[in-house]
Amino acid sequence: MKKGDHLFLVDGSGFIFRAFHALPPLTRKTDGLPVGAVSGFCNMLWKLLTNARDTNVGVTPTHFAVIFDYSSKTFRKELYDGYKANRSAPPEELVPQFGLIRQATRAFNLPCIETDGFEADDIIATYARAAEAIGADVTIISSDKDLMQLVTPNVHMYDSMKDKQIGIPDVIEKWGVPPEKMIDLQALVGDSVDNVPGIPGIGPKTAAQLLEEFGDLDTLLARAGEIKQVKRRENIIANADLARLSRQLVELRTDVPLDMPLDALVLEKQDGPKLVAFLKAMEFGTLTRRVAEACDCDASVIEPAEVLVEWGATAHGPDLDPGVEHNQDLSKTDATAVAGASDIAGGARAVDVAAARHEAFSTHKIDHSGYATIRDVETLKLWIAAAKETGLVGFDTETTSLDPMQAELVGVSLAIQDNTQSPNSGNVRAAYLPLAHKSGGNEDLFSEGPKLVENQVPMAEGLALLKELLEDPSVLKVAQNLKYDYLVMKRHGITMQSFDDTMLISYVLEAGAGNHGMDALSERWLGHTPIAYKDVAGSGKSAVTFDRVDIEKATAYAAEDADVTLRLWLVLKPRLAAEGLTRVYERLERPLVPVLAHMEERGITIDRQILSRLSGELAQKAASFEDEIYELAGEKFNIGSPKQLGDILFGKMGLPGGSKTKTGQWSTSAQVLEDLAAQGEPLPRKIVDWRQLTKLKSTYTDALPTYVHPQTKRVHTCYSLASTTTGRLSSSEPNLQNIPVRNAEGRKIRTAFISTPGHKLISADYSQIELRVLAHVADIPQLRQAFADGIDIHAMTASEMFGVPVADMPAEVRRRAKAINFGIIYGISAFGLANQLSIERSEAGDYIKKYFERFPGIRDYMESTKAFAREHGYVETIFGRRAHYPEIKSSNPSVRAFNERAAINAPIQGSAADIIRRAMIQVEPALNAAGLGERVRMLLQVHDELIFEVEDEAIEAAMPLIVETMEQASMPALHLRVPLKVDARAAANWDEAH
DNA sequence: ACGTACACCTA
DNA sequence: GTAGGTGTACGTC
Repeated sequence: MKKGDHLFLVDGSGFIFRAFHALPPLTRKTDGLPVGAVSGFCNMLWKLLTNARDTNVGVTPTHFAVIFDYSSKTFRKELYDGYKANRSAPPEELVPQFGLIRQATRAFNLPCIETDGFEADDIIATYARAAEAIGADVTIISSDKDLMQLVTPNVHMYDSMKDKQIGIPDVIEKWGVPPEKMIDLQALVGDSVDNVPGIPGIGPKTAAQLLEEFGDLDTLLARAGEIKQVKRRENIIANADLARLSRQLVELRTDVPLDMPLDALVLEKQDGPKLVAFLKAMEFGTLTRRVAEACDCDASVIEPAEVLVEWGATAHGPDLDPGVEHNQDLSKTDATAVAGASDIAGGARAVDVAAARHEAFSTHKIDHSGYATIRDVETLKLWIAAAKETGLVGFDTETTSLDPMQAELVGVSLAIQDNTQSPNSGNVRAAYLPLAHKSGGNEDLFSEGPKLVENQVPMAEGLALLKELLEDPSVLKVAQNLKYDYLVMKRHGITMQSFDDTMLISYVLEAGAGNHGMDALSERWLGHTPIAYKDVAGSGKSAVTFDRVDIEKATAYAAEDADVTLRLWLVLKPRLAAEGLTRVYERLERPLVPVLAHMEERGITIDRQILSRLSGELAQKAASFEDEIYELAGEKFNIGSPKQLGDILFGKMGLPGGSKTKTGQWSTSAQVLEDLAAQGEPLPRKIVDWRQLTKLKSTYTDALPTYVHPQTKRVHTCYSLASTTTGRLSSSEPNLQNIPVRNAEGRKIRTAFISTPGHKLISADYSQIELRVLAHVADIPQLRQAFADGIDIHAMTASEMFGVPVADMPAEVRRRAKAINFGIIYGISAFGLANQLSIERSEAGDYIKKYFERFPGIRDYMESTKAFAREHGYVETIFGRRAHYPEIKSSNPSVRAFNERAAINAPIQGSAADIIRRAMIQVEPALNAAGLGERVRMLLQVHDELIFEVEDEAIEAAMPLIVETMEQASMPALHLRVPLKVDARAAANWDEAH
């Protein structure tokens, strides 16, 4: 070896452990032999040998060696008995790979070096210093901090996983001290993994600060009395010996007797056939091909090498585990299941699996230090191949926004179950693929702005590879709140196929019993608290978007999300079958994800001019009310403050008839104000009117335009599938399910919801769907008959109760009957009905009594529903969806009564929700079948109403098809005892269409 | 900056 | 009496 030569030293043992975590689990196809680390090792060697110049190493090696640990009985063990005592046995899949990697090294024609009594690090140190002394350069292929003490201007390290060279500045950046002080730093800090004691309570930051101040460890220990902080001073003085011992442990020896002199490490020519034979034996298809091509030999005529596999003393093949087979069957069924597949297993077995999974996963500790960062295309391909092999992958996206219509993709994470062990072992491997992390750049006029961080897979290439995975119907993608990721990926050109959503699974299992966010599910089922988003991206003023998060931090957070999601799936999915809820999930939940995603993506046009004109009008009217109100009150005050208003009305003005809210404040509700107005008081009426105007202005005319998307110019609401107890959807940002309709002033807002030119809006709504459901479930003859005959249902009720003929029903009588009908659906109480109708509670009680006499089936239904809820803790819709009421047995009578009313309402409201869900799922295929798919677009859902945007020429064909689909939506699953009726209308805006 | 109470919009 | 979401005020940190 001479000056100018370049020696590469690979830390073989370190690589094995690192690769094990950083790379996806990989097994040899023919026998399930775990070979993930071997594969990573071979790929890395091949890259360094053929193409080092194009990596961040930047030079070509002249000398090369791979160094291994020989045994654990090193001089350090003699020095300190506890050394590495914390090390547990290596994972089972790793055991055979130690031998294989040594064989791989020989196949690459590289020296394989190990010396009894010394660790790989000491051998590396000895070679590095020897080579440096001659004037050669050295690159140590490792990212282990224990080796950082060796870094000099001539000795670099190289992290092959991150393709990152580590030099003096990198060490300083990471640890706060230059390489030559690393020994002292480690001596102070210690190492829990190797059981190097260090000084307790001293971490890297403190150690760096102390070394900065005192120069080195000896000076520090000698002058420890000068340390200002009392605790720290005493601590260091008391533990000075521990620090000295630690230094001996961490300082690498550079005097190891070398079996092979430096010159023997000269890089030899590759033996093509020998290497190909080994790679073939490992069944590394891609690398075999690549090597064969480079060495110009024909792989097909080369026999696979004889490879020695040492499983270790207690190891056995994965197929010996009796639990494996049927559980793998289970996930395989799911993995290959396309939408609509049947139950995964029969009751008893699913129950057992569910219990076993929960047991395993709630005790399995999640360790996020082992997550990988995918830095290059090759590694990404390995992960994708592993996902395809397993057929199951946890998936999560990281983006710049919570709004999926605005979000830009920053990275994705993948989690793969380790199928080399039992599926119930709780073993999952996860990685984060950063795609668009940025650094630097205050985005002002003068700086260049943010730059893409280096060592990321280019976005286009990453998306192309992910597309293969996400659109592959044979790989089940598991996400939490899938609709979000589905939309983000769709906006990046990928339409996901084959998926499950852990949030929806949880919702089907436990609607009403806790929320279904990932953090809550993780706590509940895995006993694990995931990293909080705000700990990664900050919060409030100091919050940054995810693309500005440091990639290492991002990896821990993002990979954990995919990991937790996959674990949750493994725990929750079998519970669906165990509880008999698979059909609810597969028919009513999962298929709605793409339907809603498409609706959100389409959005709806609003006419900003109309809203701004309305806003101006409202502002003027409100202002004139304000003048009058101040006049009447005799002073200016904040009309919007119920507290101030209450003081004015009931304090200053001393008006009678005030009531208090539950917090003891004066109530200023519309009801109270109306009562005061009825007594001839002029002020309350004006308050009510003012409130109406300002409500319309602030909530609608002012707020809606702020939701117009900058690119699409439309408003994209977000539907939540899992936030109600009953199965209804909810809408937010903006909520388009509460746009005013009940009075003329408010209805004007609906005129601002318009169709695009050449199109109309069709509004199709179910008529009386909840009463029809009630007639079906409670099987009430009069109700069924009335619906069958198309009779006015409230008039019929009034007629039955009050003996008035339907023909000339007085409006007031019908109004009362209508209120009773609604009351029934809401789990009627005399108190509530009395409030609604402004009558005495006793009178309301009489009505209810009368109603039950006329419709005894309703009372029976209510009683049996309550009994069912008390017994099971939940109630069911006609399609088997469950709504849970854990407090139904509360000893607090009002809590109990509330839960009873909710439990009575839930099957009715929930069944109606199920029906419209079915309609939404069926309508797109129906339109497609009629050739209308491109011309009709479903935009909104408002509980019993669907809004479509339709080409003018398609309206005639589309309208009856939509009506038919909605009216038949329960079929063929369920034949209702009453017909469903849908009214539909087309117009240029929502007000006229409704 | 964040959480709660109140009031009010929808089905 | 059921099921939701949002804006304002006002409290806490």
